[in-house]
Amino acid sequence: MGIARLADVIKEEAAEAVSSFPLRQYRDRVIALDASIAIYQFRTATPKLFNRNGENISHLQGLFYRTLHLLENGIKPVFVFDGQPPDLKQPLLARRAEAAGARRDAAESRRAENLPRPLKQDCETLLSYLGVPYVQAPAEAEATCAALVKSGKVWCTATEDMDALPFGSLRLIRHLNSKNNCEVEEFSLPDILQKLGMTQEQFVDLCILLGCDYCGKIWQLGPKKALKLLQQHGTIEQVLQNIDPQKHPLPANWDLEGARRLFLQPEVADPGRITLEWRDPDPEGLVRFLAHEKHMNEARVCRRLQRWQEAQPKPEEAQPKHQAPREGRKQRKLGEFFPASKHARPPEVRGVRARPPGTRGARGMAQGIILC
DNA sequence: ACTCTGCTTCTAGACGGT
DNA sequence: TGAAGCAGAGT
DNA sequence: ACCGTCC
Repeated sequence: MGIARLADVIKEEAAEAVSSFPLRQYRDRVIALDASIAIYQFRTATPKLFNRNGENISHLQGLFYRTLHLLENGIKPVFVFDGQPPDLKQPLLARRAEAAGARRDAAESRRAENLPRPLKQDCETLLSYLGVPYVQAPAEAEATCAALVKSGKVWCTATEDMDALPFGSLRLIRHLNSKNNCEVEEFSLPDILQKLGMTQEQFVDLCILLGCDYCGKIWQLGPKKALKLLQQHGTIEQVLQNIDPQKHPLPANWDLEGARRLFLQPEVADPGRITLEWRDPDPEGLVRFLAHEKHMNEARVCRRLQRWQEAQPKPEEAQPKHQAPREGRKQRKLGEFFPASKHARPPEVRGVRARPPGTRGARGMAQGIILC
């Protein structure tokens, strides 16, 4: 859900902190993406795509297309997967689950938090074949994205919800879709703080008052009042002493300190122990996995891969490999991607998991690397 | 006038041919 | 699910 | 740019 109306507040009160750039502006930049949100978007996009076995493969198709689009634009993506949601988020998740369950069959109600294991593994396998790194966050993905940005390993976080800002992501971009010539909207956290005249701690307080995932809202305190009162008094505690508690009752079980701690000292993957590595997509592996194993339309997969290959900046040196992007061979080249054996398993490479600090995951073989 | 709430409503991704 | 637009009530 | 289709 993110922070209610935060984007509106920023655009109104700190418009200078928001700019918009063409995608090409981000060439050669490392961008962290919240994998769960992206996958959730693909899964809910209409219509759902089913393969011949009745499995929903919207997420694979979406991830495949969008990632290639990013790569074609010279962007170096890194996907961050959600871990365990914080306890303070449980009430929200429960409400969500209940609402979804009441509305429809509970089967489809699972939100991206805690993606079903096979779904996530499919995505990891796909990313490995695409040569794109991914990171397992211990808790909220946005928090680890922010930590990566702060560490300098990543340029910005790309996400549709604004949580990354209170988590401390110095830059956040939205609307990073696959449309041609899409304009990306960039929020600069330092500029936001400067224009609002706030510290990061005060900004976090603002986000809590606006309404976050971790605790309820104060009745009758909306964006305008919250901002004004905070700028005036500095902290939520001070604000509370200057408003009528009768007219602005606190929600039950309001854990202000807990929410603050989740934003200011979140549990994140240690950027220092993360190695990000990109390599060329593996067309054969992709065809084998997407088309043969997951039964995505083979011609489409091949066509898209071919488009990617033709968009590659040609190395001036003669490429000894099969290539020759000449005209007239387009249709014929499809055959190159077909592996010899139809039922070949994907190579036993998978990003290593990254949980306990003791586990070193960095197997040299991993295609899609990671670890912490 | 301003601001917050609650209600309604619509919409979601990407490709390819036209 | 959310985001956007409108009605209405409280300040 | 629009719109039907993707599986």
